[in-house]
Amino acid sequence: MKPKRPQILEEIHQGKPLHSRTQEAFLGLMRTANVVDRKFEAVVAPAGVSGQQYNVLRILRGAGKEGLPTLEVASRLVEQTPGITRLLDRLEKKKWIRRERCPSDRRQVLCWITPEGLALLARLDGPVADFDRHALGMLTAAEQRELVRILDKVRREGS
Amino acid sequence: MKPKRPQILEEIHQGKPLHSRTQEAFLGLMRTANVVDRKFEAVVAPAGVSGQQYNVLRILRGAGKEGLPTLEVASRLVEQTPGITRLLDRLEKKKWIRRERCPSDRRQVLCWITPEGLALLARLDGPVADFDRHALGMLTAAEQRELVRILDKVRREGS
DNA sequence: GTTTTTTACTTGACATATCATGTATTGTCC
DNA sequence: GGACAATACATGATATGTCAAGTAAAAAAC
Repeated sequence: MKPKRPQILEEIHQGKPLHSRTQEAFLGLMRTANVVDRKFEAVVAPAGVSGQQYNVLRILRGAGKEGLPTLEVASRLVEQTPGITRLLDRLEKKKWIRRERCPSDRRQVLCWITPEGLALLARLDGPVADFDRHALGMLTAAEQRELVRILDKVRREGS
Repeated sequence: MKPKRPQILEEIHQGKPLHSRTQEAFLGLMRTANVVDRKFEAVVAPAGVSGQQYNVLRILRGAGKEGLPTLEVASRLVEQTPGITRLLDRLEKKKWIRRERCPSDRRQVLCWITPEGLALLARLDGPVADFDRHALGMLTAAEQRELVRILDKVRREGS
């Protein structure tokens, strides 16, 4: 059986062979995440939000009436960002969230989603659910489990 | 056997269960790529380049004396970017690449890596090779193959 | 052979990300 | 309880990314 030429090489128009399977996996991981992320952005963009902004709104919807302090929002984001303050600034300017200094600990700033923010999320719930089903829906249940397991291992044992 | 609480939920401090395994896979993919990418950036940052810039230089080193037209460089990048022109502008300003209008097709602009660019890459070859070995080195050979296969399938059959 | 289309970028305007540093508040240790 | 460290952000400077138009050259159509 002859060794198969890696698919990723076709995609990045490269002739030279890869150095190793770990490199192939690394490139595949980056490219796949990039491709899938762009699709997600395309789903939420019509509503006028970026993927990050959408995620923040989801987090605040999940938090409910209690709200969440700024850095707690940041820590719940899938993609970590040091620019959380300005991300929230922009969401506040668009009236999708509101903020208030916490009375019990005046260092903190609590954030809540507004009714306008909730309405925006509601409009996107359908499309996002569709995206969830389709983005990785071509994988069998076993493949999905295996992918999750391997990715977990990468993050858990990452040196 | 009781169902295991997904690792990703711990990582993003979330109490609520996920809607589906596809969503878990989606979140895991995004987060893993983000984590691994940050590590890679940390490896090349000491040399004064971003991950994208490093990749462009690698591509041009691979191209050799012939050089490559701008959009061909863009198409070989793992993460696609519309901002290729300015990315190259910055590399040119730092003398790591040089550019010249193609005589046979004056629409194109050919790019080459400079000796300074090659020297920079040479300094990073060791650290990057180490990174390649360690970033996904915790996976067994079988897991690496399986990961590559599944990721390929996601990109290939992405609706 | 001239109009039309396509290709290969380039440019300007703007959004977003990143880093270092600054400030207010709280917690901790004698 | 007063100095000092740690926490929770905010801000300015700068780099980078993204989108919409624009331009010039080549290719295709007529």
